[in-house]
Amino acid sequence: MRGMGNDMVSKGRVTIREVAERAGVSTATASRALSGNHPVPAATRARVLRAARDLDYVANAHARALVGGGRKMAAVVVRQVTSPFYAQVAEGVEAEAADRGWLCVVGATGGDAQREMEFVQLMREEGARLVILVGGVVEDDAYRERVAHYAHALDSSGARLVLCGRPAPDPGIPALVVEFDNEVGAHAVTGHLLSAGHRRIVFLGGLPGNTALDARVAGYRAALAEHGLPPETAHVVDCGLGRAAGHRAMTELLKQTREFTAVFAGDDMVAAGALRALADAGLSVPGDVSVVGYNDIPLAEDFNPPLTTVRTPAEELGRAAVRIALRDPEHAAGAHHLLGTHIVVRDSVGPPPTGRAL
Amino acid sequence: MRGMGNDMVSKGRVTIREVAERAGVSTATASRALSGNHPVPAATRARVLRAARDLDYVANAHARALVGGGRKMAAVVVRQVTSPFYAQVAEGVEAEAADRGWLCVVGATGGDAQREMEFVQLMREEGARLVILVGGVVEDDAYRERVAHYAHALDSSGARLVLCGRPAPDPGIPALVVEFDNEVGAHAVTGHLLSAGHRRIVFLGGLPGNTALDARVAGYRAALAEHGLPPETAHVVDCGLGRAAGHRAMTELLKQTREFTAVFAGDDMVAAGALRALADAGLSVPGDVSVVGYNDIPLAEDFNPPLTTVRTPAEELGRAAVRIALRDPEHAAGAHHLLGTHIVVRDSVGPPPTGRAL
DNA sequence: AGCGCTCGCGTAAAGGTTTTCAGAGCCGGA
DNA sequence: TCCGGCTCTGAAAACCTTTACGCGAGCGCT
Repeated sequence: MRGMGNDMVSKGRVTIREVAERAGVSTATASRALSGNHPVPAATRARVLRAARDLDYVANAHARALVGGGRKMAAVVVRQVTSPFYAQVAEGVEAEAADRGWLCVVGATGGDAQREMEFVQLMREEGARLVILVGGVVEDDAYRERVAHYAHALDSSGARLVLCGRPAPDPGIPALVVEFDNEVGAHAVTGHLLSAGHRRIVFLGGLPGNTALDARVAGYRAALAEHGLPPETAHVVDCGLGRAAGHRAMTELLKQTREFTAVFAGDDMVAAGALRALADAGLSVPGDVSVVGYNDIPLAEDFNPPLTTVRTPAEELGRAAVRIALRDPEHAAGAHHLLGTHIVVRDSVGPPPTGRAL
Repeated sequence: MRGMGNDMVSKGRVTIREVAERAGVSTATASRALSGNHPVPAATRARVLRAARDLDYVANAHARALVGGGRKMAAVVVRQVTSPFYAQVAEGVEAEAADRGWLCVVGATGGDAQREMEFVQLMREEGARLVILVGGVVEDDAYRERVAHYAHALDSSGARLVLCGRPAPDPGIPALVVEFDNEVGAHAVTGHLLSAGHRRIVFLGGLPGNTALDARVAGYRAALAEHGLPPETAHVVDCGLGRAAGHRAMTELLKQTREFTAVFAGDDMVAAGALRALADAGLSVPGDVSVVGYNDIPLAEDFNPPLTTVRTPAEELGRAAVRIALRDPEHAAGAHHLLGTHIVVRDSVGPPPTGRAL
C-alpha cells in the first residue's frame, strides 16, 4: 500500500528489538552495531545495519537521551529572529551546532522577561546542554537575579550558560560572556569622523543601562576627549534601537538644532531611520551630514548612500559562543571573551560642509 | 553554598519520586497533580506543587516523550536564517508554536539537499510531529523523490509535513502545501506598472524550474497579454535570486539595452541590487526607470527610493503552516492552501519618461 | 595438554514519567 | 443493613535504548 517494500510495519515505530530480531542478534548487539559505541565484528555489524535499513529503523532520541543522561542540544534565545543582527548570530550558533551533530533550537522572547524565563525552563526540561542568551539588555536588579537563577539552575544539571552581548554576571555566577568590544569599535568609528574633520557629532540611539550601548557611548566620548574636545561637545540622544526610533529621533533633533555635521547611529537600523529622516528634510548625505552606523547588517551597503559602519561579525559571535562553551569544560566558567570588530568605509562619510565645521 | 535554600540536592536532577516522597504521595499522584491530566483534590495538589517548587523540580521531557510517544515539537527548515523573508517565516512558526507550548527547532540547509535529508532524519529521531519545509526549489525528479520519502517516513510515525512556497507533491503524497498566490501578486504589480503607463517592463530574477518564480513570471506575462501587448514584449532575465545576482544582471542588461522603462524584480533583494546598479549607471528611480520588487522585506521602505513591492505576509505564512497542519488531522492531507498578497505602493514607480513610453 | 586471556554476545537493569488497573473508603439509596 | 457507584490513590507495567556484568568459546603460550 505504501509502496515502500513488504517489510514495512503498518503501525507504530520500528524499534531496535525488531532490528535485532531480523538480524538474529540481541538488542545489545544491535545497539552496539548501530551506535558504534562498542566494537562489533564486521559481519555482524553489516547484518544489523542491513536489517535497520530494510526496516527503515529510526532510533528514538528520547530513549537514548533518557539513558544517556542529556543530549546534544543547544538553545539560542534572541529578542526576535527577524532582526538581521540576531538572525546572523542564530545562524552562527546553528552552523556550529550542526557541525558537531548538535541540534539547535531557537526561542524568541520579544524582549519579554517572562517569556525568557519560560523558555529557559523549557530548555531545562528538554535537557539542553547549552543555552545562549543573546542581545543587550538593561541591567537592573531583576535582571541580575534572573541570570543568577538561570546560571545556577543550568549549572546544577550540567548545562552551560553563555551571555552574548550582555553585561557580565556577578562574580561567582557560572556563566560565560562572549561579546564584541563595543568601546573600541565606537572609538574607531568616531575617530574616523573626527579625522574627516567633523567636530560636532551626535550619537543617536543611547539606551542608558544597556551595557552594549553604554560601551559605545563611552568609546564615542573617549575619542572626542582624545581629540581635545571638551566633554560638553558630546551629544547623546537616548532614543533606543530600531528603525522607527532612529527615524523619530532624527526628525525631532532636526527641529531643535542643525548644529552638527555628523551622526553616529548606535545601530544600522537606527541609521536607516535617520537616513530617511535626513532625506525627508532635504539634507544630503554625506554632503550636508555624514552618518555612520554599527553592526554592518547585510543591507547596509544598499542604504542610500552605502553606509560606513562597524562590522561586528555576528555569525562568528554565534559560532564562538558554542565553541568556547564546549571547549573549556570547567576552567572557563566566568570567563569573559571579547571579539574584535573593524570599521568598513563606504560612502556615507565626507568632509563637513565648509563653514560649519568647528 | 549555592544560596538557593537548604533543600537543594547537590548532585543529579530531582525526580518525581523525590517530589512524591516529600509530598507524601505516590509518583502516580504526583504526576497527576503536576501534569493536570487527571483530577486531584485541591489539598493534595497544593501539597505536591509545593514540594515541586521547594525542590526546584524540573520534569524530564525525554521520559515524558518516551511514554507519551512523541512530543510537541515543530521543525522549520529554511535555506538560510539570515534571509529576511525566511527569518520572518521562521518567526511565524516559532510564534505559533510557542503559543501552543510547542518547541520550535530550525534547520538551515544552505540549499544543500544532503543537509536537508540529514535534518529531516534527525527530526524523525527527535520525534518532531511537524516538519515545515520552506522556500522555492527547482523541481526535478530527485526533488520529487526526496519529498515523497520525507512524506511517507513522517506520515508513518504520525508526523505531518508542510511545504511552504514549494511545488505541490505528486498526488497521494501525504503533505500539505501552504503558499502565496504568486501569480496574482505578480499580475497585480505588473498591472500597477502598466497603468502608470509603462509598456516595456523587464522581469529580473527568473529561475526556470523554480515554481515560485515561474508563477510570478506567468502572472507578469498574463498581465502583459491582458493589456493587449504581444508576447514578445515580455523580457525575462533568468538571473536567479539575491542581491548580488540582481546587481550583476542589471549591470549587464544596461550594457545591452536601455529599451525599457520599468523593472519588475522577482524579489526585494534582487531589487536592492538592481537599484544600486541603476544608481551606479547614473539613472534615477523613478525618473528614468521605475522599479518594483516582491516580498516587502522590512527594509524595503528604506531603499532608495522606498520600494513599491508586493507584500507577502511571511510571518503569517509560518503561522498558517502550523495552524493548518494542526487543524485538520486527517482530512487535510494533500490540501493546497493559497494565502493572499497585496501591493504596497511607495516611491519607486512613476510615469515613464516622456518619449520613451510605447 | 592445560591454563588464562580475549572476544563476542546475551541477559537484565536502569533511566523518569504516564497510565492502566484495581483496591480502599465513603456516601446514598433501597 | 447491604450494595452500587464514585472518588482518591497506589502498585506496576510500559515506553526504548544503553551498558554493566557474566558466560562460553576459541586461541596462544608454556
